[in-house]
Amino acid sequence: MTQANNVAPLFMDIAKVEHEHHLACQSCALYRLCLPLGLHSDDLAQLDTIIQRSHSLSRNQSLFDYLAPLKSIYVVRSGAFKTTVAASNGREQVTGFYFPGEFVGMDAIHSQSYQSTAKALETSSVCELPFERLSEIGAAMPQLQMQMMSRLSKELSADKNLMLLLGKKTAEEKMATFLLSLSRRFQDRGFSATEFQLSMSRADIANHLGLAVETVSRLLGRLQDGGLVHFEGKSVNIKDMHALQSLCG
Amino acid sequence: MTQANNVAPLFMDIAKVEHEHHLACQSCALYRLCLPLGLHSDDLAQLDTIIQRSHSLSRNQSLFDYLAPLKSIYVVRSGAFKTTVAASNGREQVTGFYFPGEFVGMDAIHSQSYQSTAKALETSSVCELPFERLSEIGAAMPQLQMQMMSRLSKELSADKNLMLLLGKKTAEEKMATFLLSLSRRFQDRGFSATEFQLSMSRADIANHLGLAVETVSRLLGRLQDGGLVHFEGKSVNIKDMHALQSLCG
DNA sequence: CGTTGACTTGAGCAAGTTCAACCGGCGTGG
DNA sequence: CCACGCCGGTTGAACTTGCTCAAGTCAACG
Repeated sequence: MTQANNVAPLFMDIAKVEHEHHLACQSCALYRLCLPLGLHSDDLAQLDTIIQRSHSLSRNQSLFDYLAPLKSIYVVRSGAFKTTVAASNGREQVTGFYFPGEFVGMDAIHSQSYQSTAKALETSSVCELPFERLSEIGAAMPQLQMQMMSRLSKELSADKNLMLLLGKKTAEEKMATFLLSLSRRFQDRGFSATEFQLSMSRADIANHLGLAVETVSRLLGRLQDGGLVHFEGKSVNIKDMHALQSLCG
Repeated sequence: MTQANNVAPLFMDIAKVEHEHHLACQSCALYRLCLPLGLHSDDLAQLDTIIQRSHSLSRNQSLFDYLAPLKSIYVVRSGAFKTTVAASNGREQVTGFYFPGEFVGMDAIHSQSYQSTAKALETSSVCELPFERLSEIGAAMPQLQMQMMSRLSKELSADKNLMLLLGKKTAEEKMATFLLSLSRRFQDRGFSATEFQLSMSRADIANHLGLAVETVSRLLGRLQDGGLVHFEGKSVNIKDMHALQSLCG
C-alpha cells in the first residue's frame, strides 16, 4: 500500500510533463487502440481536457473497490489489472485481466457503483475519464458515445466466450484458450504474439479459469513437455501456435 | 419452423392494431422497465417512429444467428428467449435468458455482427430497434445513448456474476442462485416473486449453469424434498425464500 | 397404442480438487 | 553473513463432486 512511493514519482513526472506540454491522446502510443479513435480533432481536443493522466498504481493497489460509487471509467495506460467479484462467503472470481488500451470500470455505469474490484497486477498507470464530465461532453459527441458502447459491447462478447470456457471446456481447453487469448491481445497491441510475460500469478490464472492452482501448474508442465510452449518463470514462448489452437475445443 | 403460422396471426393482429392506433411506448405495460424511461415526450415520439413492433416468433425460432450482420437490437415484448454461443467442436453454452423488457443482441454492436444465437423459448414477440436508425436519432438524444449504455453495463454486471457462479459455486449454490435470480426478475416485472413458470427446459437450465441435466433434476428434487420449493412441471413455487438465499454461497 | 420427447433415478467412473510435502528465491532480522 | 520464514510454484497421492451411461417413468400426440 504505502510502498507505492518508491515507484510513483517517476510516473508522476512523466504524466506531469505530458500534461504541461499538452502531449495528448494523439501522441499516445495506444492511440489506434483507444477511445479517441474516429473523433474529429476538435472533439478530441475537448476529450483531452477532461482526461486525467496522473493516475499511477503499484502492485496490488486497487483502482476501485466493489460498491464504491462510480467516479471514473479508466483506460489502462501501462501495466495490467485484474477485476474480481466476490461471493457472500468470501470466495472470489477473477472476472478479467486488462491490458493497455482496455477499459476498466464500465460495469459501474448502470448502478452508478463499481460491481467489481480492480487491482493492479504490477506497477501500472491509467487514464482517468471522470464519468460525469464524460457524459457531459459525450452529449454533443455521438461518435464518442458510440465508441463507449462499442467497448461495452466488445467486453460483453468476451464475457460470453468466457462463460463458454467456464461452463463447457476441459482444463486443457481452458488453458489453451487462455494463452491464445493473451497472445492475440498482445499482438493487437503491437507486441509479439509468441513471446510475452504473464503478469498475473498462477493463482490468478487458476481462479480466472475455474481451476485449482495445482491443475494449472500440471497443465503448463504438460504443454511444455509436449513442446507446444516454453515457460521461464513468468515469460511464455509459444512454439506451436497451431497445435495450441487445436486444443481450444 | 413452419408451424409458426398457427400462432403468429393473433400476435400480428395485435401488433398491427397497436401500430395503426399509434399505441406507443407510453401505453406499453413495460414502459417503466424499458428503454424510453427518462426520455422527453418529443424524443419518445421520435423513438416510437423507428420501433417496429410487428416481430413475433414461435418456439425454437431464432431471432438472430451467430455471425449474422447486425440489423437491430431487440427488446423482449412477451415470452422469453435464450442466447447461446458455440465452441468450434459443437458444444454450446446457454449464455443468458431474456424476459420482457430486456435487451437482446447488444453484443453485436462492436463487431457489427451477432456474437451469439438467440432463440425463442416459447411463442414470443419483440420490439425491433433498427440499429442504424437508432444511432441516427441517438446522436441528438444523449439520454437515449445513456440508457443504452446503462443496459449494456447492467448486462455486463450480470455476466460477471454468472462467471462467479460458473467458476466458483457448487451445483446446489448454482441452482439456488438461478432460482432467486429468476424470482427477482419476475418481481421487477410486477409478477409474483414466489410463483412463476420455468419457460426453459431442464436441459437449458443445466447447460446455462454448467451442470448435467441429471444433476439439475436431482437438485430440484432435493430442494423440493427439503420443502424449500414446490415444482409442478414447469411451474415453481418458492416456499422458503430465505433458506434459498442462504444456499446461494 | 405405439412413438416421441422431456424428465427422473440409479450405479460406476473420471476429471479435477484437496491435502500435504517440498523446492527455490527473497527480504528480514539476528 | 547466514538463518529464518514466507511466498509462489511444483509434485504426488487420496478423495469427492458431479458426469456418463443406461434404464425407466410419464404425458402428449398422431
